[in-house]
Amino acid sequence: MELPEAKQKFIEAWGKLGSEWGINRTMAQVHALLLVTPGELTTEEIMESLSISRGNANMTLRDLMGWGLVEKLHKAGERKEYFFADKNTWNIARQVAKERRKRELEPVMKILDELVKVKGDSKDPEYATFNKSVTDINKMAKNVDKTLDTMLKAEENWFWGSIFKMFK
Amino acid sequence: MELPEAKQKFIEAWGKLGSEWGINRTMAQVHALLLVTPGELTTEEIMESLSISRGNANMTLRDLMGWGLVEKLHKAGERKEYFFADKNTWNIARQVAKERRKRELEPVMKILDELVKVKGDSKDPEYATFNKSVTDINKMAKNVDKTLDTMLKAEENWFWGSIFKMFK
DNA sequence: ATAAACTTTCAATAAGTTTTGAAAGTTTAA
DNA sequence: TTAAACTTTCAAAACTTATTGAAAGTTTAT
Repeated sequence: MELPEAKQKFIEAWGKLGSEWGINRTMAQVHALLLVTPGELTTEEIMESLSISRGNANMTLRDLMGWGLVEKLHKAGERKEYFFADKNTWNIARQVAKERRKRELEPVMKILDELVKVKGDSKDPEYATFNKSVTDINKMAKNVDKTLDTMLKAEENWFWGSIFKMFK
Repeated sequence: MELPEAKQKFIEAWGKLGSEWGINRTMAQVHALLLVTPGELTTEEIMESLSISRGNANMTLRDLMGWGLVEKLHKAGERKEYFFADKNTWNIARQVAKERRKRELEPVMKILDELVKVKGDSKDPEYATFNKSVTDINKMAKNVDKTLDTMLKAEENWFWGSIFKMFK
Protein backbone atom coordinates (compact mmCIF):
# COMPACT_ATOMS: atom_id res chain seq x y z
CA MET A 1 0.00 0.00 0.00
CA GLU A 2 1.29 3.47 -0.85
CA LEU A 3 1.43 6.37 1.58
CA PRO A 4 -1.39 8.50 0.15
CA GLU A 5 -3.78 5.54 0.11
CA ALA A 6 -2.71 4.60 3.62
CA LYS A 7 -3.38 8.12 4.88
CA GLN A 8 -6.78 8.00 3.26
CA LYS A 9 -7.57 4.68 4.96
CA PHE A 10 -6.47 6.04 8.30
CA ILE A 11 -8.64 9.13 7.95
CA GLU A 12 -11.65 7.02 7.00
CA ALA A 13 -11.14 4.55 9.83
CA TRP A 14 -10.73 7.32 12.39
CA GLY A 15 -13.84 9.04 11.07
CA LYS A 16 -15.88 5.87 11.33
CA LEU A 17 -14.69 5.10 14.85
CA GLY A 18 -15.46 8.67 15.87
CA SER A 19 -19.00 8.51 14.57
CA GLU A 20 -19.60 5.23 16.41
CA TRP A 21 -18.48 6.92 19.61
CA GLY A 22 -20.62 10.00 19.29
CA ILE A 23 -18.02 12.25 17.69
CA ASN A 24 -18.88 13.96 14.44
CA ARG A 25 -17.26 12.16 11.52
CA THR A 26 -15.74 15.26 9.97
CA MET A 27 -14.23 16.31 13.26
CA ALA A 28 -12.54 12.94 13.63
CA GLN A 29 -11.33 13.13 10.03
CA VAL A 30 -9.83 16.58 10.38
CA HIS A 31 -8.11 15.37 13.53
CA ALA A 32 -6.79 12.31 11.72
CA LEU A 33 -5.53 14.46 8.86
CA LEU A 34 -3.61 16.66 11.25
CA LEU A 35 -2.22 13.61 13.03
CA VAL A 36 -0.56 12.30 9.89
CA THR A 37 0.61 15.72 8.70
CA PRO A 38 4.04 16.97 9.70
CA GLY A 39 3.78 20.62 10.63
CA GLU A 40 0.67 22.71 10.16
CA LEU A 41 -2.17 23.13 7.71
CA THR A 42 -4.28 26.13 6.74
CA THR A 43 -8.07 26.07 6.61
CA GLU A 44 -7.74 26.15 2.83
CA GLU A 45 -5.56 23.04 2.76
CA ILE A 46 -7.90 21.14 5.08
CA MET A 47 -10.93 22.09 2.95
CA GLU A 48 -9.12 20.94 -0.15
CA SER A 49 -7.75 17.76 1.33
CA LEU A 50 -11.06 16.50 2.73
CA SER A 51 -13.40 18.19 0.23
CA ILE A 52 -15.35 20.09 2.84
CA SER A 53 -16.71 23.62 2.82
CA ARG A 54 -15.13 26.62 4.45
CA GLY A 55 -17.91 26.87 7.04
CA ASN A 56 -17.59 23.25 7.98
CA ALA A 57 -13.81 23.44 8.26
CA ASN A 58 -14.04 26.52 10.40
CA MET A 59 -16.58 25.08 12.84
CA THR A 60 -14.84 21.74 13.05
CA LEU A 61 -11.51 23.36 13.83
CA ARG A 62 -13.17 25.43 16.47
CA ASP A 63 -14.66 22.32 18.07
CA LEU A 64 -11.32 20.52 17.94
CA MET A 65 -9.71 23.44 19.70
CA GLY A 66 -12.54 23.30 22.25
CA TRP A 67 -11.65 19.67 22.90
CA GLY A 68 -8.03 20.71 23.34
CA LEU A 69 -6.90 18.45 20.51
CA VAL A 70 -5.81 21.09 18.00
CA GLU A 71 -4.07 24.43 18.28
CA LYS A 72 -3.78 27.53 16.16
CA LEU A 73 -0.48 29.04 15.12
CA HIS A 74 0.19 32.51 13.71
CA LYS A 75 3.25 32.76 11.57
CA ALA A 76 5.03 36.10 11.73
CA GLY A 77 4.25 38.25 8.73
CA GLU A 78 1.43 35.98 7.57
CA ARG A 79 -2.28 36.58 7.61
CA LYS A 80 -3.33 32.95 7.45
CA GLU A 81 -3.91 30.80 10.51
CA TYR A 82 -2.20 27.47 10.75
CA PHE A 83 -3.54 24.46 12.62
CA PHE A 84 -1.75 21.51 14.12
CA ALA A 85 -2.61 18.59 16.39
CA ASP A 86 -0.79 17.36 19.45
CA LYS A 87 0.51 14.03 18.19
CA ASN A 88 1.14 12.41 21.56
CA THR A 89 -1.36 9.57 21.73
CA TRP A 90 -1.44 9.47 25.51
CA ASN A 91 -2.19 13.19 25.65
CA ILE A 92 -4.99 12.70 23.14
CA ALA A 93 -6.52 9.89 25.18
CA ARG A 94 -6.30 11.93 28.36
CA GLN A 95 -7.77 14.99 26.72
CA VAL A 96 -10.72 13.04 25.34
CA ALA A 97 -11.25 11.31 28.69
CA LYS A 98 -11.13 14.64 30.47
CA GLU A 99 -13.68 16.30 28.21
CA ARG A 100 -16.09 13.41 28.14
CA ARG A 101 -15.95 13.12 31.89
CA LYS A 102 -16.80 16.77 32.21
CA ARG A 103 -19.49 16.83 29.52
CA GLU A 104 -21.16 13.47 30.06
CA LEU A 105 -20.14 11.59 33.18
CA GLU A 106 -20.43 14.52 35.57
CA PRO A 107 -24.01 15.48 34.65
CA VAL A 108 -25.14 11.87 34.96
CA MET A 109 -23.42 11.48 38.31
CA LYS A 110 -25.21 14.54 39.56
CA ILE A 111 -28.57 13.04 38.63
CA LEU A 112 -27.64 9.66 40.11
CA ASP A 113 -26.72 11.33 43.39
CA GLU A 114 -30.20 12.83 43.50
CA LEU A 115 -31.89 9.57 42.62
CA VAL A 116 -30.00 7.57 45.23
CA LYS A 117 -31.50 9.85 47.85
CA VAL A 118 -35.11 9.12 46.86
CA LYS A 119 -36.83 7.52 49.84
CA GLY A 120 -39.41 4.75 49.76
CA ASP A 121 -40.71 1.57 51.31
CA SER A 122 -38.03 -1.09 50.91
CA LYS A 123 -40.74 -3.76 51.11
CA ASP A 124 -42.18 -2.33 47.86
CA PRO A 125 -40.56 -4.23 44.97
CA GLU A 126 -40.99 -1.21 42.71
CA TYR A 127 -38.94 0.90 45.06
CA ALA A 128 -36.46 -1.82 45.95
CA THR A 129 -35.64 -2.50 42.30
CA PHE A 130 -35.29 1.15 41.44
CA ASN A 131 -33.09 1.81 44.43
CA LYS A 132 -30.82 -1.15 43.83
CA SER A 133 -30.23 -0.34 40.15
CA VAL A 134 -29.60 3.32 40.80
CA THR A 135 -27.30 2.63 43.74
CA ASP A 136 -25.27 0.05 41.83
CA ILE A 137 -24.89 2.23 38.79
CA ASN A 138 -23.89 5.12 41.00
CA LYS A 139 -21.14 3.03 42.57
CA MET A 140 -19.82 1.96 39.21
CA ALA A 141 -19.87 5.54 37.96
CA LYS A 142 -17.82 6.58 40.98
CA ASN A 143 -15.30 3.83 40.32
CA VAL A 144 -14.96 4.88 36.70
CA ASP A 145 -14.60 8.47 37.78
CA LYS A 146 -11.82 7.63 40.23
CA THR A 147 -10.00 5.59 37.61
CA LEU A 148 -10.23 8.42 35.09
CA ASP A 149 -8.88 10.77 37.67
CA THR A 150 -5.85 8.57 38.12
CA MET A 151 -5.42 8.29 34.39
CA LEU A 152 -5.52 12.04 33.93
CA LYS A 153 -2.64 12.47 36.35
CA ALA A 154 -0.65 9.49 35.16
CA GLU A 155 2.26 8.99 32.85
CA GLU A 156 1.56 6.55 30.08
CA ASN A 157 4.19 3.93 30.91
CA TRP A 158 3.38 3.93 34.57
CA PHE A 159 -0.33 3.62 33.88
CA TRP A 160 -0.19 0.62 31.55
CA GLY A 161 2.68 -0.88 33.47
CA SER A 162 0.60 -0.82 36.64
CA ILE A 163 -2.44 -2.21 34.88
CA PHE A 164 -0.54 -5.13 33.42
CA LYS A 165 1.39 -5.96 36.56
CA MET A 166 -1.95 -6.21 38.27
CA PHE A 167 -3.66 -8.30 35.65
CA LYS A 168 -0.79 -10.66 35.03
CA MET B 1 -38.91 13.37 44.77
CA GLU B 2 -41.51 10.65 44.30
CA LEU B 3 -40.77 7.27 42.76
CA PRO B 4 -42.55 7.73 39.40
CA GLU B 5 -40.79 11.02 38.79
CA ALA B 6 -37.48 9.50 39.83
CA LYS B 7 -37.94 6.61 37.41
CA GLN B 8 -38.70 9.09 34.66
CA LYS B 9 -35.54 11.04 35.43
CA PHE B 10 -33.47 7.89 35.39
CA ILE B 11 -34.88 6.83 32.03
CA GLU B 12 -34.19 10.25 30.55
CA ALA B 13 -30.66 10.43 31.91
CA TRP B 14 -29.82 6.95 30.66
CA GLY B 15 -31.26 7.79 27.25
CA LYS B 16 -29.19 10.94 27.02
CA LEU B 17 -25.98 9.21 28.07
CA GLY B 18 -26.66 6.45 25.57
CA SER B 19 -27.12 8.86 22.70
CA GLU B 20 -23.88 10.64 23.58
CA TRP B 21 -22.08 7.31 23.41
CA GLY B 22 -23.46 6.20 20.07
CA ILE B 23 -26.32 4.11 21.42
CA ASN B 24 -29.81 4.85 20.16
CA ARG B 25 -31.73 6.86 22.72
CA THR B 26 -34.83 4.67 22.66
CA MET B 27 -32.74 1.56 23.14
CA ALA B 28 -31.11 3.05 26.22
CA GLN B 29 -34.51 4.14 27.54
CA VAL B 30 -36.10 0.73 27.13
CA HIS B 31 -33.09 -0.74 28.90
CA ALA B 32 -33.42 1.79 31.70
CA LEU B 33 -37.12 1.03 32.05
CA LEU B 34 -36.42 -2.68 32.40
CA LEU B 35 -33.66 -1.96 34.92
CA VAL B 36 -36.04 -0.23 37.29
CA THR B 37 -38.88 -2.69 36.79
CA PRO B 38 -39.15 -5.72 39.05
CA GLY B 39 -40.05 -8.75 36.98
CA GLU B 40 -40.93 -8.59 33.30
CA LEU B 41 -42.78 -6.35 30.87
CA THR B 42 -44.69 -7.09 27.68
CA THR B 43 -44.15 -5.21 24.42
CA GLU B 44 -47.50 -3.56 25.05
CA GLU B 45 -46.45 -2.27 28.46
CA ILE B 46 -43.17 -0.91 27.11
CA MET B 47 -44.95 0.86 24.23
CA GLU B 48 -47.38 2.38 26.66
CA SER B 49 -44.82 3.35 29.24
CA LEU B 50 -42.45 5.12 26.83
CA SER B 51 -45.03 6.22 24.22
CA ILE B 52 -43.35 4.44 21.34
CA SER B 53 -44.82 2.49 18.46
CA ARG B 54 -45.10 -1.26 18.22
CA GLY B 55 -42.52 -1.44 15.45
CA ASN B 56 -40.03 0.61 17.37
CA ALA B 57 -40.52 -1.41 20.54
CA ASN B 58 -40.08 -4.64 18.67
CA MET B 59 -36.89 -3.62 16.90
CA THR B 60 -35.40 -2.04 20.00
CA LEU B 61 -36.06 -5.17 22.05
CA ARG B 62 -34.47 -7.24 19.34
CA ASP B 63 -31.37 -5.02 19.39
CA LEU B 64 -31.18 -5.20 23.16
CA MET B 65 -31.30 -8.97 22.98
CA GLY B 66 -28.56 -8.81 20.32
CA TRP B 67 -26.45 -6.88 22.79
CA GLY B 68 -27.16 -9.53 25.39
CA LEU B 69 -28.72 -7.01 27.76
CA VAL B 70 -32.32 -8.22 27.67
CA GLU B 71 -33.97 -11.63 27.54
CA LYS B 72 -37.33 -12.99 26.50
CA LEU B 73 -39.47 -15.13 28.73
CA HIS B 74 -42.45 -17.30 27.79
CA LYS B 75 -44.94 -17.86 30.55
CA ALA B 76 -46.68 -21.23 30.51
CA GLY B 77 -50.18 -20.97 29.08
CA GLU B 78 -49.63 -17.43 27.79
CA ARG B 79 -49.24 -16.19 24.27
CA LYS B 80 -47.48 -12.94 25.14
CA GLU B 81 -43.73 -12.56 25.37
CA TYR B 82 -42.22 -11.01 28.45
CA PHE B 83 -38.95 -9.11 28.54
CA PHE B 84 -36.55 -8.51 31.38
CA ALA B 85 -33.06 -7.09 31.82
CA ASP B 86 -30.12 -8.54 33.67
CA LYS B 87 -29.84 -6.10 36.55
CA ASN B 88 -26.27 -6.87 37.54
CA THR B 89 -24.37 -3.70 36.73
CA TRP B 90 -21.05 -5.43 36.31
CA ASN B 91 -22.55 -7.88 33.84
CA ILE B 92 -24.04 -4.97 31.91
CA ALA B 93 -20.70 -3.17 31.74
CA ARG B 94 -18.93 -6.32 30.61
CA GLN B 95 -21.56 -7.08 28.01
CA VAL B 96 -21.37 -3.58 26.55
CA ALA B 97 -17.56 -3.69 26.59
CA LYS B 98 -17.60 -7.06 24.87
CA GLU B 99 -19.94 -5.98 22.08
CA ARG B 100 -18.24 -2.67 21.39
CA ARG B 101 -14.89 -4.36 21.28
CA LYS B 102 -16.18 -6.81 18.72
CA ARG B 103 -18.10 -4.28 16.64
CA GLU B 104 -15.76 -1.30 16.76
CA LEU B 105 -12.34 -1.90 18.26
CA GLU B 106 -11.59 -5.09 16.35
CA PRO B 107 -12.25 -3.66 12.87
CA VAL B 108 -10.12 -0.61 13.62
CA MET B 109 -7.30 -2.78 14.97
CA LYS B 110 -7.36 -4.79 11.78
CA ILE B 111 -6.90 -1.65 9.70
CA LEU B 112 -4.18 -0.32 12.02
CA ASP B 113 -2.27 -3.59 11.68
CA GLU B 114 -2.30 -3.08 7.90
CA LEU B 115 -1.26 0.54 8.15
CA VAL B 116 1.62 -0.16 10.49
CA LYS B 117 3.08 -2.41 7.81
CA VAL B 118 3.15 0.32 5.14
CA LYS B 119 6.79 0.86 4.13
CA GLY B 120 8.45 4.15 3.27
CA ASP B 121 11.51 6.33 3.58
CA SER B 122 11.96 7.22 7.23
CA LYS B 123 13.84 10.37 6.18
CA ASP B 124 10.59 11.56 4.56
CA PRO B 125 8.71 13.63 7.18
CA GLU B 126 5.40 12.71 5.55
CA TYR B 127 6.10 9.05 6.05
CA ALA B 128 7.74 9.43 9.44
CA THR B 129 4.77 11.33 10.84
CA PHE B 130 2.24 8.89 9.45
CA ASN B 131 4.17 5.91 10.72
CA LYS B 132 4.65 7.30 14.20
CA SER B 133 0.99 8.23 14.69
CA VAL B 134 -0.28 4.92 13.37
CA THR B 135 2.21 2.91 15.41
CA ASP B 136 1.44 4.78 18.62
CA ILE B 137 -2.30 4.48 18.19
CA ASN B 138 -1.88 0.81 17.42
CA LYS B 139 0.01 0.28 20.66
CA MET B 140 -2.63 2.08 22.66
CA ALA B 141 -5.39 0.07 20.99
CA LYS B 142 -3.60 -3.13 21.95
CA ASN B 143 -3.29 -1.98 25.56
CA VAL B 144 -6.97 -1.16 25.70
CA ASP B 145 -7.78 -4.49 24.13
CA LYS B 146 -5.73 -6.40 26.71
CA THR B 147 -7.35 -4.46 29.55
CA LEU B 148 -10.83 -5.20 28.22
CA ASP B 149 -9.92 -8.81 27.96
CA THR B 150 -8.99 -8.87 31.63
CA MET B 151 -12.15 -7.04 32.55
CA LEU B 152 -14.31 -9.51 30.66
CA LYS B 153 -12.90 -12.36 32.68
CA ALA B 154 -12.83 -10.53 35.99
CA GLU B 155 -15.07 -10.40 39.00
CA GLU B 156 -16.17 -6.92 39.87
CA ASN B 157 -14.65 -6.67 43.35
CA TRP B 158 -11.35 -8.08 42.26
CA PHE B 159 -11.20 -5.76 39.27
CA TRP B 160 -11.83 -2.50 41.08
CA GLY B 161 -9.91 -3.68 44.11
CA SER B 162 -6.86 -4.29 41.96
CA ILE B 163 -7.23 -0.99 40.19
CA PHE B 164 -7.43 0.99 43.40
CA LYS B 165 -4.64 -0.86 45.16
CA MET B 166 -2.47 0.09 42.22
CA PHE B 167 -3.49 3.70 42.03
CA LYS B 168 -3.39 4.40 45.74
C1' DA C 1 -59.21 -25.70 8.94
C1' DT C 2 -60.15 -21.34 11.27
C1' DA C 3 -59.63 -17.48 13.82
C1' DA C 4 -57.83 -15.03 17.57
C1' DA C 5 -53.69 -13.41 19.72
C1' DC C 6 -49.74 -12.12 19.12
C1' DT C 7 -44.99 -10.74 16.55
C1' DT C 8 -42.38 -9.06 12.67
C1' DT C 9 -41.44 -6.39 8.65
C1' DC C 10 -40.64 -2.43 5.94
C1' DA C 11 -41.92 1.56 3.01
C1' DA C 12 -43.07 5.99 4.10
C1' DT C 13 -42.29 9.78 6.92
C1' DA C 14 -40.57 12.46 10.67
C1' DA C 15 -36.90 14.08 13.32
C1' DG C 16 -32.33 15.15 14.01
C1' DT C 17 -27.73 16.26 12.44
C1' DT C 18 -24.34 17.92 9.35
C1' DT C 19 -22.85 20.68 5.59
C1' DT C 20 -22.91 24.33 2.44
C1' DG C 21 -21.91 28.87 0.70
C1' DA C 22 -22.71 33.45 0.40
C1' DA C 23 -22.83 37.47 3.22
C1' DA C 24 -21.09 39.82 7.17
C1' DG C 25 -17.31 40.64 10.03
C1' DT C 26 -12.42 41.39 11.18
C1' DT C 27 -7.64 42.41 10.71
C1' DT C 28 -3.66 44.27 8.53
C1' DA C 29 -0.76 46.90 5.39
C1' DA C 30 -0.22 50.71 2.83
C1' DT D 1 -9.15 55.56 5.18
C1' DT D 2 -9.35 51.79 1.98
C1' DA D 3 -9.15 47.44 0.20
C1' DA D 4 -7.32 43.00 0.17
C1' DA D 5 -6.86 38.85 2.80
C1' DC D 6 -8.63 36.36 5.63
C1' DT D 7 -12.29 34.33 9.32
C1' DT D 8 -16.88 33.73 11.13
C1' DT D 9 -21.78 33.17 10.99
C1' DC D 10 -26.10 31.13 10.01
C1' DA D 11 -30.31 30.05 7.24
C1' DA D 12 -31.26 26.79 3.99
C1' DA D 13 -30.37 22.28 1.93
C1' DA D 14 -28.62 17.72 2.09
C1' DC D 15 -28.01 13.82 4.40
C1' DT D 16 -28.60 10.41 8.06
C1' DT D 17 -31.03 8.02 11.43
C1' DA D 18 -35.16 6.85 14.02
C1' DT D 19 -40.03 6.03 14.14
C1' DT D 20 -44.50 4.92 12.68
C1' DG D 21 -48.27 1.96 11.56
C1' DA D 22 -50.56 -0.98 8.69
C1' DA D 23 -50.02 -5.28 6.39
C1' DA D 24 -47.98 -9.72 6.45
C1' DG D 25 -46.51 -13.46 9.10
C1' DT D 26 -46.66 -16.79 12.90
C1' DT D 27 -48.40 -19.53 16.58
C1' DT D 28 -51.82 -21.75 19.30
C1' DA D 29 -56.34 -23.38 20.80
C1' DT D 30 -60.34 -25.21 19.34
